[in-house]
Amino acid sequence: MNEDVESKQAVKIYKALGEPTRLKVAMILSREGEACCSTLGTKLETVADSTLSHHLKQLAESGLLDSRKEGTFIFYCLNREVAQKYAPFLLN
Amino acid sequence: MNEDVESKQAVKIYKALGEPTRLKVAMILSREGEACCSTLGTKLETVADSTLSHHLKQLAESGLLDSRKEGTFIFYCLNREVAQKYAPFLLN
DNA sequence: CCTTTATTTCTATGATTGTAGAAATACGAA
DNA sequence: TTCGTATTTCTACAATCATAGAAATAAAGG
Repeated sequence: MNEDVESKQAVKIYKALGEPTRLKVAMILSREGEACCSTLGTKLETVADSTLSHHLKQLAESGLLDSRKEGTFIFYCLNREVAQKYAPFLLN
Repeated sequence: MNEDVESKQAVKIYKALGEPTRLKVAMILSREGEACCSTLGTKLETVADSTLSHHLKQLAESGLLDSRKEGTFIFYCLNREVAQKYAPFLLN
């Protein structure tokens, strides 16, 4: 990957992680492997579903999260390769 | 460092890096070791001195930059220990 | 002292962002 | 098909942020 593309992705990822709720989501997914929006919602009591959905979208669009659909549920998990490269702090 | 303090610092650092100008500054400092505000200014032509000063302040407050004063100049450099922990991407 | 240079602080403004309610969509089950 | 649950999109608003001009501060050299 060329340096310019790489640093654009880095900006997206760091912007995504530079917000308390989204960092918390990333840390939960790091620990628990996989979770859906509603499960995450119960762990982050103060945030509305639509807000959480919005945050998950940003995290996914940055490339930091992968997702998998199962019925009405969407399970999100950390992309460990991307995390390793840009934010290994998440993998502790 | 306890996990809560750690993640608060992580938010600060990632917020600092999640902006194109600041990421560029961090990358320049990573390559060049040390630079002062005016030197950085010439490398980032589009940004005003006061804006750059503001960005440097945020990077320094996150813990990602150290600084050293020499006359009227202030030299900034990357704190490699912090970068290693939170954003090793910068050290490539 | 005064001048110049480097940097920061103050202030204001336009743009972006986090937030959540309401409506819409998707999908499985009854 | 109708119902209930999961999630997203739409919409709006308040808060935060990037930006830069102008004034202020700091320091070295006349």
